[in-house]
Amino acid sequence: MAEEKVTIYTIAKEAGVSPATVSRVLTGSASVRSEKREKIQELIDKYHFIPNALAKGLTDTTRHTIGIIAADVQNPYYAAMFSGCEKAANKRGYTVMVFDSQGDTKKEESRLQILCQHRVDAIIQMGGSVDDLVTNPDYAAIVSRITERLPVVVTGKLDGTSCFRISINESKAVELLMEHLLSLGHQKIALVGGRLDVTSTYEKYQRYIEILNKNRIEFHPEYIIGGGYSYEDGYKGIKKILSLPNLPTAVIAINDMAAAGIIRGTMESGLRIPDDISIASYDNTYIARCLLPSLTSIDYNYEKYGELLINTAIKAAEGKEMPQQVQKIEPKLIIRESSGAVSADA
Amino acid sequence: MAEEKVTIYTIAKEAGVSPATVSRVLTGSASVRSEKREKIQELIDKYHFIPNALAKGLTDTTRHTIGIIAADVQNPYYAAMFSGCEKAANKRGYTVMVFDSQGDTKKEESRLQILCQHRVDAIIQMGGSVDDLVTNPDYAAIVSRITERLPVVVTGKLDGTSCFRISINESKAVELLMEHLLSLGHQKIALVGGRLDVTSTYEKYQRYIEILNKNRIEFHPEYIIGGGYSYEDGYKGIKKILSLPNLPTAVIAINDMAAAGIIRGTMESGLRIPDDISIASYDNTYIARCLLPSLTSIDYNYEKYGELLINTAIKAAEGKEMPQQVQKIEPKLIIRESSGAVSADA
DNA sequence: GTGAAAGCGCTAACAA
DNA sequence: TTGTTAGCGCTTTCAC
Repeated sequence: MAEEKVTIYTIAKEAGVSPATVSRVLTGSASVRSEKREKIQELIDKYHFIPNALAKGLTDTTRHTIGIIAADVQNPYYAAMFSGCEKAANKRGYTVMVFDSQGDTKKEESRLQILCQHRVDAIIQMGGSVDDLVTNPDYAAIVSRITERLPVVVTGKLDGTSCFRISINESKAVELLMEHLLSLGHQKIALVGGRLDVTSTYEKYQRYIEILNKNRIEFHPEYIIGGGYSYEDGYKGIKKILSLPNLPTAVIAINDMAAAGIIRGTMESGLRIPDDISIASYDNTYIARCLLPSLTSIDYNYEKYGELLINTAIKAAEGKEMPQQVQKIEPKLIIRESSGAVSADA
Repeated sequence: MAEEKVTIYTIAKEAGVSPATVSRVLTGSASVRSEKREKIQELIDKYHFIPNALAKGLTDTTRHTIGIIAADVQNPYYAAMFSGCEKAANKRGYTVMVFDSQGDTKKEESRLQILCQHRVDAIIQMGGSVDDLVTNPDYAAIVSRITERLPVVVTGKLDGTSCFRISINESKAVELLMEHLLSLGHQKIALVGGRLDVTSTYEKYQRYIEILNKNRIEFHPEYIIGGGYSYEDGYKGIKKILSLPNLPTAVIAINDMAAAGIIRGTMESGLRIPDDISIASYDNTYIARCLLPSLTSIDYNYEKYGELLINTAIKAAEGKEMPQQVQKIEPKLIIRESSGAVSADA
């Protein structure tokens, strides 16, 4: 399994040059006489020499590595975001190191620690503690300490820290969905799923009420069913809705997964989508396309989102031009089958 | 942004001990008088000292890091597998480094290179070139060279290399699905999606034909519709099937995504599932649960799969006991709504 | 139990 | 263009 270790010294010796010269052809940092260069390259190939990134990172000031902490890689939302990050990073000659925190603050802390130990150039945190409406002060303190050394970019917020924040324009997302439904004649619009201690959900609820007010539409508190973000939460939520004496004509799900549960619950009750009731949701993960009826949903352009996260992290790390502290992703409405005009008899 | 760097020397000096002693409390490698230990710990906390993993990795023989190359992190199949790997690795005190190859062999090669540069203890490759029925000799050559230095574990195969192989017992998976459908009275069973140059798909086709033969059921070549692994592939495939004069009573999709497309195509034609036609698929990703009707599918226990991958990698890396070269994951049938007894008039 | 010193493999001045 | 020489920050013998 182990052939003797070959280092730049091995190569240097055999090529009759100094290790520095080998290093120079490796990094391309300075010009080397072509005969020597070729000779060295030849030996590198011969020995299948692979330079040690650790040793390199020890001397280099920059590792060209961005650390990422994702709340849940299995969630298509984060998976899409991460994918966008990786592509963008590679494009700029950076490598990403990802960790899954499973939405556990303790794990986030330990991942943060590991990333720092690895001396990444910047850290991006997608979801988890940064989603909290009320920032956990202990976590903020830990992150604050880190921001003294390297830039931290988050998808939510972390009050009291100097993180860079890139989040979705939630108000706009709600507007797009509400405008769409209102234009289809819906007035009785329910909200299913989500927790109020999550910033993005809180903002959605707020904006929903504002829009109702603006349009002089009566607010029915019973049309708001919280819960979580899963298929089951959607399913349970719609069951509650459907037991109401005065049914809404449209339902907005907190995400596509919940919408899937809502579709099932609706179908089970014999109602047709969108004829009897319209469904729409946020996130536009690929689930939205797969469902039957396919789902009207709000898209965020994950590719661009990832790119913005990475570019912000790199800019801040390289320190040439400081990126804006707060940036927003503009959502886009994708209309599919699940939403339609309110029926005459509704 | 930059406070002066604090290293073990900073700590050692202030504690009035040698750097070696600081290192000892850091690693717990040897005992240190408790007064000194406490004093050192105090300073570590005071300065928020974070040891440099690169420097550490330079001296240590083992980094306790496993590299992973995934063909597509956005695919719930790989996402679930990766998630299982990470959990298992953490449990054993290891860290994982993931890269997405986007199914591109060139990218796989470069990721392999990066992982080697980082001196990971082992590499796990999930999908991509290792899925090829006919191994790409160039890629095999590259991997062979790597296996001389560190263990490589793959989810498929790589002929001519000494990789550890952990794959799904595809024959068994086909058997489970076929037995299920046969027991429901189905004789006319179609296959939709997948490419024959992919080992797992090839094996599925083979076993399908064997089972038909064994049960003396006529083989209809027109019941096999290849293509790919996407929603669209499923949709197009079922359209072809439904244009046949003699319709099958059941369809097996190559995966859940394709099955989603199949469900749509079937519904569009006015056929009912499972009353008129049964649908089943492989992989049991969470899509299977979300669909309407929910999907009968083959599950692999991704948690265990990930664990086996990691444990094999670690065992091989630590070299204490060599793991088996080839290991299989046993599939399990999950029966849901999409499959039912063949109707009387079919 | 603890310190001195020698690396680990590479890069980056500084000379030449 | 090239070699020499210090490190980078940590671990690990080997003495004491």
